[in-house]
Amino acid sequence: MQPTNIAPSPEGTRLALIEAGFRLFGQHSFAATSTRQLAARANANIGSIAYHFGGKDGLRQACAEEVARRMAAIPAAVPIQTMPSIGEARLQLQAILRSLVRFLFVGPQAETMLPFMLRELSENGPAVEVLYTHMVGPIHGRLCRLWGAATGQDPETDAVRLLVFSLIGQALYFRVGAPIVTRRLGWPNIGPTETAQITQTLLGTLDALLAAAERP
Amino acid sequence: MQPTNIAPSPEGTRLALIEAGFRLFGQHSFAATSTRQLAARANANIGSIAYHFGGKDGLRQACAEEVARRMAAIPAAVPIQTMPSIGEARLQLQAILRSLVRFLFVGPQAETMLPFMLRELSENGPAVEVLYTHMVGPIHGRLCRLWGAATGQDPETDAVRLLVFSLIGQALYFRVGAPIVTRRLGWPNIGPTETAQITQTLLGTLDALLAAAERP
DNA sequence: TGCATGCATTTAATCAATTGATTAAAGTTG
DNA sequence: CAACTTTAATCAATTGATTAAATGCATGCA
Repeated sequence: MQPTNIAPSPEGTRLALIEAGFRLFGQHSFAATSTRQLAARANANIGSIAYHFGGKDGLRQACAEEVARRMAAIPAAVPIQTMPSIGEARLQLQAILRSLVRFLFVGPQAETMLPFMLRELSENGPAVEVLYTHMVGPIHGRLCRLWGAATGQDPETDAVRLLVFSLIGQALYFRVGAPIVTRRLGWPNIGPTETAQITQTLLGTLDALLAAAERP
Repeated sequence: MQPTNIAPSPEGTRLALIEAGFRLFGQHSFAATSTRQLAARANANIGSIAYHFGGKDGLRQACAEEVARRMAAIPAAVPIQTMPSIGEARLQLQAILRSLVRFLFVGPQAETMLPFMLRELSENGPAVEVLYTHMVGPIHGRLCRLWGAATGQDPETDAVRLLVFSLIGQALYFRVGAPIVTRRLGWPNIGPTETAQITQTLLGTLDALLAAAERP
């Protein structure tokens, strides 16, 4: 699936409605959000939703497409190297893990877009397709190749793919299970300090797994 | 919080409605489920919901309490040992991880109760409290103590707690992200074979982390 | 046993409120 | 003027809740 045709970034009422969708769909759920709530938060009229998107479902779809648009603009902060050495591969694995945590916990998109995507995931909504092709797929594939380069294992193995998933999964869990984790650790919220601790934990696991892969 | 007073296990219409709540609240969402859908699936009348639970919110609450009831009946399949040796601690860590995966992917409760709980988690619903006090809290605490016994580290450390969370998180991720994982690996679904593979991956990570903790 | 009593539960009908969608008119901009 | 956009009013449909009546069912008494 291509990054869809190059649609212009939305403006004005259209954009405001999409951002209202991010927040409200993510915070509550698609079904629990009324068109009136959406219009109110976007300072728009109820009819605008039908005019711009054809209806509530259309707005949801537009939100998904906007996610794709913005994710395409993050072309993996880490530059791609075709034939990295073992050491370079390890460094890149670490760098990607760092940027994943950053994406999950820092910045404005983490505030609205991410809850929206997670909600879509749990409802098997139309954004799942986008999430997979633009984010999970590429990142996972690249991590598998890097893992192969760092350990000499075949990247196309179920074992490697599962291992990489469990690596990503740890990071995602801290995001999804944030209310539980913060409570257990007595954290007030997940700020820079806490993010750093999470990053350290994940990098530690990566190191341990790499060490274990070295001496079988 | 105590396991609430010893309420009798629900029967008949009451039980049918609760099970309809598990399935429908979990599959769609609380807001997206109508009382008529609930009554239909339970082969009951709409009014029964108000009669037994006072309303839709009451049914949700009753579902949460039923989760607590059933989880209390699973008093950690693994027997508690007060002073396990290093080797015993490792074995118990493995055993608990296994039983966690089993709980997540096998059995009837995994089919209905678990989606309900995950949904409640993402909506910060009333079942989160139950989920924490009866499941996450005890399991996490025990894993931390076992980790301490197996490695000599202080179980009350943020580092250990985060590490244990990342261990649990891997397992939970495979459950939450199942639609994505199965797609990437070309799995038709998550059956016994796939569950075994997931278990192996998690146990491998545990071994690697334990090995890393041994030689700092 | 036969029957009446009393309580618990279920049923069908109705309620006001809210939902998403539609429409024609008014506004805005180039 | 002509297009694009926004507005306010109205629509039928669905929502959760409520009500009074009907049903089931065990118990007590003759």
